[in-house]
Amino acid sequence: MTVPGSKKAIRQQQIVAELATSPIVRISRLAERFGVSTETARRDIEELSQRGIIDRTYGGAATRYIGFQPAVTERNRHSVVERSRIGRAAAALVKPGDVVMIDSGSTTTQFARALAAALVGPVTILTNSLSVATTLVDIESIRVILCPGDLNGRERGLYGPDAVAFIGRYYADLAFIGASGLTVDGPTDVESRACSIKRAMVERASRTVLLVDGTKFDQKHLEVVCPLVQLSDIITDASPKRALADAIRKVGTALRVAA
Amino acid sequence: MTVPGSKKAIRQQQIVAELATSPIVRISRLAERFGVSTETARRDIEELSQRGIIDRTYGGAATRYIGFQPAVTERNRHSVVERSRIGRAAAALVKPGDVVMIDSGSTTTQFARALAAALVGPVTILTNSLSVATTLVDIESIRVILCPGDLNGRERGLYGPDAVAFIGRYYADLAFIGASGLTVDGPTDVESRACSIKRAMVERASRTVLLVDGTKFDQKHLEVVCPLVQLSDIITDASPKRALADAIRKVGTALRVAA
DNA sequence: ATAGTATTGTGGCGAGTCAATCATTCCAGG
DNA sequence: CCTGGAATGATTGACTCGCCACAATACTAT
Repeated sequence: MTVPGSKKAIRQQQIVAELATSPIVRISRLAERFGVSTETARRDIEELSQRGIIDRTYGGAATRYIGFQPAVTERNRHSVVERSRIGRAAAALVKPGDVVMIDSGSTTTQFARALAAALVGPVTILTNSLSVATTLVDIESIRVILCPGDLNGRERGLYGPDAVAFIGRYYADLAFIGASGLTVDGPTDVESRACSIKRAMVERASRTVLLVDGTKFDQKHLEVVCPLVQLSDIITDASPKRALADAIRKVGTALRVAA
Repeated sequence: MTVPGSKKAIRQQQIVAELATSPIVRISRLAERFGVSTETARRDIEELSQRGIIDRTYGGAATRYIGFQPAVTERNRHSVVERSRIGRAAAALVKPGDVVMIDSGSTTTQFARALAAALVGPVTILTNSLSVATTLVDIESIRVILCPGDLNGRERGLYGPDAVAFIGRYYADLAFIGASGLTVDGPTDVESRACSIKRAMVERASRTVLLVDGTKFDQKHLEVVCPLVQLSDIITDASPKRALADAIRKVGTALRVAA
């Protein structure tokens, strides 16, 4: 076991501190600097990376990537292009002066990037997503308000009753939410706590826009977020199958397939 | 010269895109994926790094380092070592099971890094700092609760009445706060909204620890956060001058100079 | 003090990387 | 069609890294 204050612990903390200044460190240099064998330095690096504090590179380590990396599967990575199309189309809906709620998730983060690039003018963003917040915070004309709550590592999102209650105190022109699935019954999600947030946003926004890529169609998950009729718009990158398309049209939700 | 749209340009753009998803890439993998020789991949990497778009590593490249505080002056960078010492000393005060409040700022962010590396065991963190939150969120045993509020870009912190009220609903064993100055009257800060947060933390914690480096001694700023007597500990990297040291001793605050 | 565990060092081998050089291919302008 | 520069590939030798097994040392708890 690692004892706090041991030589090993101090070395590892120094490595972390080092990475606060320079983006990458090399095992060979560290070994020199600490006067230990490269093997020891390697073991330190290995351990820290295992604990998720730093990122391993060949021959060293790098500062942990800050942004969204919610289980970047091959499929996810592949659909980055599609997602950015969805994001651009969604950003076009935002007008100067709007108050906008944004859900957490990789699709909504892409939307935030598009929004940042779109320079829409003064808008207020209320979100439970750290990725969204950090993406937009540096834009001069955008005010970012963040929910309180428990921070979930994988999703980089804030959840829990505090977050829900907080959202309930606001009112928005637009809400942009994501989902893990979209069925004729409405958007679905695996995460119960995430559903509560989405529901709260839907409730407090006069217009709700669902952002989903085509791979989510007809995917049923644990919980239905809300009935289709509560969605004002659905922005996606592919045409859904007949049954789903019919259901969407029937409730009067606008379906937009981003080219 | 590189012609836009050439194979080379496309490859390089893909490398950049790749780095937007995963923190590091390896030359060997890139060569495989693009079906080019490792030499070509190396040349691409080399060129991009020369242009300052990515960071070179041994065997590949990493996402370019984005400093957590835009105004990284030379003096600031210089004192990273000192700050990491302060951070390490502060981390030693945290015991398993503690509820810990952490202020926003560069010194407290360093503290968070030290805490991440320290393996203290299960603790709950309540903070108004995005940097602190993202630093600690990936540590298994740490629960991170984030304040609500307005997000300030420069400081990466959450401020405003919502944040203050939120903190007021909690109770903590320890509060770690930073300051822009430390005088005989107490810690001072330039930012009024930041002061409110610090005050709220001091109020709700049974033990308050001030983290300041020696450059802050006797610096008077807009607002005094609280009287010295409300601080349980001060952790710093240099001995303060007589007058300040006397004042600290007189009110019974423990002064620790981190070696 | 002693046993037991954690930590670190050493040496070797296979594999990966780097830098430099030279040959080859691609492509636009004459 | 030809030509010259850019881009790419191939090869080579020196160097570096990763990984493994084992030995030596440091530390902890009884």
